[in-house]
Amino acid sequence: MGRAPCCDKANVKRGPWSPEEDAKLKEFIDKHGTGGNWIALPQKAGLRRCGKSCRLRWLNYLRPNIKHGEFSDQEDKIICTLYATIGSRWSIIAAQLPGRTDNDIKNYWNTKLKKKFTGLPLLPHHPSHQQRTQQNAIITSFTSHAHPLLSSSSPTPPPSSTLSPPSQSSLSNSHYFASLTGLEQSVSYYSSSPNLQPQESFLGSMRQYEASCCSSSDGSSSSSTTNNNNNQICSLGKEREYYDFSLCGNGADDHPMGFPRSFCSGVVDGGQRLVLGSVGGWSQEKQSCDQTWGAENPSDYAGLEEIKQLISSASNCSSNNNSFLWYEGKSDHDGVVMYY
DNA sequence: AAACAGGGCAACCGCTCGCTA
DNA sequence: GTAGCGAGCGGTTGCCCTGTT
Repeated sequence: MGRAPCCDKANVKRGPWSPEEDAKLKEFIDKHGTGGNWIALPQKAGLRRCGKSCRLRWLNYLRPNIKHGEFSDQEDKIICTLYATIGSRWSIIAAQLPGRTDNDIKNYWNTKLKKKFTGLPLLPHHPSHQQRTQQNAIITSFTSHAHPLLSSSSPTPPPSSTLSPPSQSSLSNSHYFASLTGLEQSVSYYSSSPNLQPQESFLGSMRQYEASCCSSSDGSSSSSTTNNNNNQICSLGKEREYYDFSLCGNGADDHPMGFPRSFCSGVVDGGQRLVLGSVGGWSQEKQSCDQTWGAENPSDYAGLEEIKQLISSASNCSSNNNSFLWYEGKSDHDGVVMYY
């Protein structure tokens, strides 16, 4: 037996909203609010519309402070970063972009950004000095604001989640990391967490170019190696290895997209790794070799608040002159800057 | 000028989640 | 514990506009 419909579909109007309907809905909500009941609202407002339709119209179009039109570069970055990190969680992404709706962002991604990042030409084999300088500018700008979780004065502990984010105390052992690829390189980011789902639609073609590294679930140590294609493989891990960052190099195995700039940053501690990718575009690959997460709730997303904070720090970096936050070591190999 | 193709976007559909009785 | 309900979300559809042939 199916579920009862939320409204009488035969008696509700569908399709585009007329200015009169818009006015009615806006006027009603201005006067009475939504009343917490969208199903009943259209009747009260004198609209022959489904409650869900009213809700959508209000949220996506009539609500005050809705921003329409061009997305800024900053917004692009945030969208890309979050998409790479959490996937198509448009409502979460929208929450980081005041005035933008999830539907707007979803449409923008599907029509513009996805193409933008899948249609890039190959990039030069080696970055020039100037390009290297640009990379460093990117990494500095994106990370120049200390992650609040890492600050000893951080006033609020991370929220709980089913994925057991690190406790405040445990974060004292966290590592903040950031990696920037060479201009000729791309970043592949492998997630063993079901919460960070592979983006099937995004850059699916690049999978063949991804290095075949596999995180260990048993607490492998950090490492940095070079594979036989001279690609830099950066593997970061502690007790549980969730991500590897493989920097695909040049030559026959070059990734066709050749991201102009790729950057990732995040927090690593014993049980969690929160990752941000920036600007250039990413791919994600769910690993089949790690069973650790298999039994955990796939619908949960770990560390949303952390992501928000990361984004917040990234967005505010222009007004903050802090240098790159503390790090325990640094290496610079072949155009790769690795803080760990 | 007409036909066609493709892109952009608003709106719909169906599902999950969370609350409540 | 569970069934019913509404809210919210993400994927998809379909219409309209614009550019091309």
